[in-house]
Amino acid sequence: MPELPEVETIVRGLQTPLLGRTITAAKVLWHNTARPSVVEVEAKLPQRRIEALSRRGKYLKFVLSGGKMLFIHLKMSGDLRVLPQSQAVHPHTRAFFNLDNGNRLEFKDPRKFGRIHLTDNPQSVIGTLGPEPLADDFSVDDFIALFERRSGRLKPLLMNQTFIAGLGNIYAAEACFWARLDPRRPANTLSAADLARLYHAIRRVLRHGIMLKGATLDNVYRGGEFQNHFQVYGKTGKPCPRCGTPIARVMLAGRSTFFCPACQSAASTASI
DNA sequence: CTAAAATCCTGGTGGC
DNA sequence: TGCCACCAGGATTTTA
Repeated sequence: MPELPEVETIVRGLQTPLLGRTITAAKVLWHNTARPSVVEVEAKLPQRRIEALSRRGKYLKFVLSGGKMLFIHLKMSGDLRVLPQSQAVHPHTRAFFNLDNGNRLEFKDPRKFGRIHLTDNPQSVIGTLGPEPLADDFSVDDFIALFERRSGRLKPLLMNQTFIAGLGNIYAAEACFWARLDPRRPANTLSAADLARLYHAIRRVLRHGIMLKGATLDNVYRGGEFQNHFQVYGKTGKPCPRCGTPIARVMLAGRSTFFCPACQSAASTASI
């Protein structure tokens, strides 16, 4: 469940230990973790220097010497840590890269959904992603324009990475709560005022998540403290923090969706 | 076009 | 206590 704030937190934490380091050896321990292939990654990574590290959507992006880029997607349960090479490799480690200072970058991923992509064409990995919701130049008008000629329900659309990048099940639900929007609403029924509220809610909840270094969940993902600030996610039956109505849970596009059936309704927002 | 289902996976949980 | 069926979760691919 690393979403944008969790990935951003990891990227920030890795800057100091990784920037300028050279990879001396690469090992992939699970066949499906590496793209285009285990052999390619193990052969082409060594001797490259990490020149830049950033985030795009939920991907980590490593710019390497020699014109290659490495993208890592943590999916459900992935995590990255820098440890001394003297430490034993953890059983859930799916890949690791030794560094020229005696440390090791370890990619742990119990559920094996995560992927690492080595490429010289970034567009092949991140070319279809929608806009960055926190970009300085991403305006409320840009956001409203995304909804032109889009159908489908609101929350699944927000989680569609080609629509907008970085939102997952948690932050999409929390943003709908703050914007007082029913996550089941057909996207083409939202007014400009609804969308403006949603734009600000998305940016606020993502920034809040980053400030708290993301969320920790289920022993599956090691994050910060944002899980203590959820308003609706995982709160089925608990009183809505705004109006006291029990929080409801429905399935939308196969995902648990939490919301307040009273104050996140078209009727309740008509008068805002 | 949209949308739902299948796929990839394992650790944790609930039922018995 | 142990066994097992079940499920969550993101993104892609397949099917309807």
